[in-house]
Amino acid sequence: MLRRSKQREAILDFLRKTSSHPTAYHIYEAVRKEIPNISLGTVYRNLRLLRDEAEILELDLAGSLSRFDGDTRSHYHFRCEQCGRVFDVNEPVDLERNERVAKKTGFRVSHHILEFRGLCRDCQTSMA
Amino acid sequence: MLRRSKQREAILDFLRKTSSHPTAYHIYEAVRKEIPNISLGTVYRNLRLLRDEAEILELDLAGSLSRFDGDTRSHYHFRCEQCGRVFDVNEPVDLERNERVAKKTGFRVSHHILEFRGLCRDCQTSMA
DNA sequence: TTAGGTGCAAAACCTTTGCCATCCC
DNA sequence: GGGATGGCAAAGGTTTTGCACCTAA
Repeated sequence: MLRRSKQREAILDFLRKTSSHPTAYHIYEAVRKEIPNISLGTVYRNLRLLRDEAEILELDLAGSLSRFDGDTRSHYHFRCEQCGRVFDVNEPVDLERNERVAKKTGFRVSHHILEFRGLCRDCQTSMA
Repeated sequence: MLRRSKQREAILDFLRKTSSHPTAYHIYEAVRKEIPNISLGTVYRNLRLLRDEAEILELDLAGSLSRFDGDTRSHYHFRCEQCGRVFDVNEPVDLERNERVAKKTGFRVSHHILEFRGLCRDCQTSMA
């Protein structure tokens, strides 16, 4: 049912060739050099398709909208992919990791964000 | 210069009392029970203020817009908070961690997302 | 032939902003 | 008084969608 289209192929090609983690708009601009009248809507549609087919990765898949927390201490989170709820996770925060990555990359690392994804208890039972 | 206002206090109160990691709109709905004519714009303004004062945490602060990656193998990222660029990080992916959290929480953990934040090399030098 | 894909434009969503009235200090 | 705030509504930026027209299988 998934047909080939030069638009989708151009998008996938570009993503496979670059390591720049582009936004949808970046991709649109790049692919437009090859297919000048491609539309941004098509880019979005195909990105979604490719992501669903696991051909590409969407970073920060996040519910996209921001969430806020009254607890400012550094801690990790779990996000249920079914219901979207966010829970705190009591894993120790590994600060050495920042050091290690800083040393390896030359970047200055101020902190890191760790989020677990999956199904919360409620959603596991309601799917059973 | 930061004055008190019942709107801001109601927002902070609510965030301190809940552990539900609400969205801006959730907060708006909750606070509206107390201050019926508060506006969504005010909620956003105060969330930003409180975040800047480090009174609350904004999760997934993310560049908000999605980024895509042609490499679907599990790997970690570094995001520069100055220029917004995203880089791959060659840290080993710790799969046992998913196990550990699953056991502890009862959630089904399919994967985790780890993102380092800070300044890339270019931005460090250009700020010096 | 025909389900899937495209372009275009409008809509939907979330967030920010301008303006003016109001409130604290 | 005067700067900080708030309410309202309009604007901004990103993503999705409806629709009529194509196109690959």
